[in-house]
Amino acid sequence: MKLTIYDIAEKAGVSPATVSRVINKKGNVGAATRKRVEDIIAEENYVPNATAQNLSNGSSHLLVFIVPDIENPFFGKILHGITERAEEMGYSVLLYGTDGDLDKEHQILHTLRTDMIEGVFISIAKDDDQVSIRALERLKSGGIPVVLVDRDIENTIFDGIFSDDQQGAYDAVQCLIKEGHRNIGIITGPEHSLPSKSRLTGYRMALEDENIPYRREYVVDGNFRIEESYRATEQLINLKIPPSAIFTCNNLSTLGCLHYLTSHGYTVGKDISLISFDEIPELTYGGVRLTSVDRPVVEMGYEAMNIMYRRLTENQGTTANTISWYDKIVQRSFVKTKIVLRGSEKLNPKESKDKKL
Amino acid sequence: MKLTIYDIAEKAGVSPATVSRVINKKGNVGAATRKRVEDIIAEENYVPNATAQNLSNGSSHLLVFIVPDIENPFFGKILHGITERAEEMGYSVLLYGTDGDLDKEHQILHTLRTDMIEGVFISIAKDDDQVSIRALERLKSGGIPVVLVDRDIENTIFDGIFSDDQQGAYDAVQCLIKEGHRNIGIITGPEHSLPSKSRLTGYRMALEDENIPYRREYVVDGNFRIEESYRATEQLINLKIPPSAIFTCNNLSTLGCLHYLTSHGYTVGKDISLISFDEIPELTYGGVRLTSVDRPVVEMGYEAMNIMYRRLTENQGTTANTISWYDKIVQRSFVKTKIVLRGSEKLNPKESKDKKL
DNA sequence: GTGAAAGCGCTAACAT
DNA sequence: ATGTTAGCGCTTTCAC
Repeated sequence: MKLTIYDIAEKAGVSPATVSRVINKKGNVGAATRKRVEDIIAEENYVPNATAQNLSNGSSHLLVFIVPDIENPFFGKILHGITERAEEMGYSVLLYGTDGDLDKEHQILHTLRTDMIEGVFISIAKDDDQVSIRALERLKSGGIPVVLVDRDIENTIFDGIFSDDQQGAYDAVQCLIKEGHRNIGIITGPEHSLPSKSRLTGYRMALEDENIPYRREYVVDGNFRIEESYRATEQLINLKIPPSAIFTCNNLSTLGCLHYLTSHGYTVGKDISLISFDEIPELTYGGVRLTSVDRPVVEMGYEAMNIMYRRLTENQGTTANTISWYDKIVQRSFVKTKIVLRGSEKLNPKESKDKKL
Repeated sequence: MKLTIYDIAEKAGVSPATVSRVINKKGNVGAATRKRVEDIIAEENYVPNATAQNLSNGSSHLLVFIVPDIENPFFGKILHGITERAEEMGYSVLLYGTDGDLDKEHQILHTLRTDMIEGVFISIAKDDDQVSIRALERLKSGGIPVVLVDRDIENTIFDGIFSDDQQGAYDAVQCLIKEGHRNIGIITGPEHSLPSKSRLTGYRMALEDENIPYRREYVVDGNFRIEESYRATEQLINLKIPPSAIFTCNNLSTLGCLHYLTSHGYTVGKDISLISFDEIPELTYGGVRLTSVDRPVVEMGYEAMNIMYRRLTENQGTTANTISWYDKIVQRSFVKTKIVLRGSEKLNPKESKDKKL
């Protein structure tokens, strides 16, 4: 049923070796022979068996992306970037979701079919989980490039693509301060997430630079989740002196926060100010104008694949057990953030009475 | 460097076959031997080469999902459902994005490494594209199960998971009629998308059942895209007699429509009514309360994988060239839709003056 | 320019 | 219970 290289060879009256040569455009084949073989391949609709090719030349062009939250549009964009570029370069990407669950992450990392996989992208669940880190190090030293996506690991030298979280947060909070806010709340992400930590640092720096005291009660954990950020907001609002502005550390925190605010009669940009880290385009389309820290997310995906590709190809000339790239300089890229003003950083602007929206 | 089954066999003083037996827990192995081999495997940290396994037993446990719009949260949810269930069943899924581009779809379908792939999920770009359909038929008759996801093909018998689009649309439009609307606009999806067609049919049926004339000018194409739906809305609003209510056929149409409305001073549920096919949770969190046709999207992903799994396993006992399941009954599942009322189906409700939101 | 044959790492008859 | 061996489909020296 399934055609093999032998069938083609027979029909073309040549040896399998020759067929292989024309398929891979390697080695010398007479023009006439080549044509004949190509014709047969075309008319028989023959496609070489990739598994056999992989086994024979030890490469699969398979990559994997381990992602904590498949449904989060942020990762949808990253994924878009990675797969698009990967397809261009002849690679395919396998997707695994951990749902942010460490056990699941360990499980996936452990059962990874490392022999048929050439590289790993990962947005780790926890920035200091030794089991996962150890697993990644094992991959890396086994010659499988690892590219961290968005979520960095402290004191490590893995390649990766990140964004300038601290600066983004700094800009956002500074913007709020410029608007006259002194009591600024922040809804943070998981304690063990480097992006979350950096954003908190940005918040502190901005306060510090303006000589505004850092107040512990204005910092609440939303764990990068909607439900918990709803609670966090509730907590902030119920303080003796509630903040007049809130900075939310990711898109889901923003939604949770907004949910609390709108369902309790607060109008953002009027009764309370809000700046979101990461854009939520749906809100903008829906007329909810939120000032946000924007970053080129799809491009982060592209860059992740670029880094991966360099790693994958820089080995070329070396012998199998000389892991040349391992010692080379680490490839870590950072994208810049940019604040997009839409009015939610203000408080009770006069326009809110006059204009229809 | 890389260990093989021979290395393990040697260290354990047995034959490779025995090692293979303990790895696969097949055949008889003495308890003592088994233990010895297992220990060696553990201490050497040996992992069998999956490619070689695949080549040898002709199975890879690799599935692929071909999706038109990776960034659309709808597909994010489907993907979540598929991968989660797939992981449970020991399968991995490769993701390919077509961006709705037919050429890209053909390309992907053509270069699919069918020998290392066991099944294909696809949300086709166009419901009557012969090239793609032919390719899918070839896969199916080649023994590779094909499961259509959300987007059906007319006059075909591919397996698939869909939703009750017509009924969902019918309910939505009926709801608008109940609210007193007579002039109802609809923003449709691509002409060659079965879900889009069915939703349009639902719209027509609802009008018909209430003896409201179908008026061509109230039907505009938004192509399931934001920008085009923005234009479509503009077109509706600029009619001599603009509709008092709009039904949008998917999440992106809704966003485009909403964008036009909010940026032109219309308040939904007050100045104009709107019902959306598919939920947009972000809006709800943001206080934009939109009545929508809801459906269990993640569950559609689960069900897609369930169907796939049945196909994959029902072959078990048959010989290679007896494609038994090909003739078996087709597996097509439909999920029910449910309308969620939030007020946007109304017009100028008195509450809009009194309540803060 | 082309063919023969030895692997790639594993599995599964078939022997013993 | 365990070993021998012939593939799985392709690539690639090494001859001719």
